[in-house]
Amino acid sequence: MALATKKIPSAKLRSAAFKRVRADHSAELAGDYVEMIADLIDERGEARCTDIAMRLGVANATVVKTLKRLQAAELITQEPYRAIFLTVEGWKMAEDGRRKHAIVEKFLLALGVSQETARIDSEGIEHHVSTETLRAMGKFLARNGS
Amino acid sequence: MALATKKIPSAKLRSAAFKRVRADHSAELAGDYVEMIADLIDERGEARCTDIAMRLGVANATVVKTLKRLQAAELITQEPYRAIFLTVEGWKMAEDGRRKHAIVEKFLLALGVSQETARIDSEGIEHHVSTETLRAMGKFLARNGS
DNA sequence: TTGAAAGTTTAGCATAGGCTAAGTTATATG
DNA sequence: CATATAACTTAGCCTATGCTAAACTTTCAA
Repeated sequence: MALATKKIPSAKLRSAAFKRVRADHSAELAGDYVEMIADLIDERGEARCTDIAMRLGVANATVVKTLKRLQAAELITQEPYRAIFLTVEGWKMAEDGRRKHAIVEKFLLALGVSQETARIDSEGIEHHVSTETLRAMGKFLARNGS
Repeated sequence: MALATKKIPSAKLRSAAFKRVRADHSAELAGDYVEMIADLIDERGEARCTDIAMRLGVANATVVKTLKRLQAAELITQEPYRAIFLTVEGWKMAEDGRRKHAIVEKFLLALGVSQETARIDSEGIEHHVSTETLRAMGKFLARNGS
């Protein structure tokens, strides 16, 4: 198997990217939830299950289940039949997400895509952008546009 | 409930973005697999289970299970203990993925990020980029850099 | 040609993230 | 203040994606 000799080292490098993508995905949902909870609290003083479900486009029961995980991860606090609150850690994550989101969305707009596309694509891209890329986007924004 | 009156229409718009992200995610794995199978076939004439597992950084059994789904989706063909092949549909998806991937990676490089970061981030971003954004990236590449 | 190594598959488990249906609690209003 | 409605929770189901361990094929070399 002559072919196999060079496949081990390059494969290790390659697999790192996919591992990062998988890790990003599991962090993604938590990020979306806390960001949305933060928005709801800012907009209307409290975050309720139903509002989250509506905005995410999922069933109520799905939200309940996910909130349990977020509570276990100490990102939110919650009492039965009451509104949802963010822990300090949760706020930190929400702020971080908002910052990233804003940069990516503005960047896409500066690149020339429509408002609607910027909004939709940034939602997906946000969680896969490294600090380095985010910084590069920031620099681009400083030069061009806002 | 004055607050609730304006939440339905805006929520519908918002939820569309998250629905797109969820849809992207379920298509993502299939895309990564067929792209990798295409690469392996080009590089060494055939795609084997083990090579895919190594490059993705997952266990062999995981690959086997996923390949079953890809076979059900008619993206690949496969006989027990033999190499894996792409269907016409599979090749189409692989080519499409490669094209997208190349543009996103080149774009990140042109934006000024390092080779390594471009490689890693493009892997995650690739699946969340709309046609419109891809075109904007292409235009940017035509102006600046390659 | 046979047996060990390499590769592939199966079985069985876990978690995440969806869903519907049915039950429980809060609240707003008649 | 009683009750209908809205909000929340629980139970139970499903699929996708990961894992390990064990069983089965292929292949290569002695």
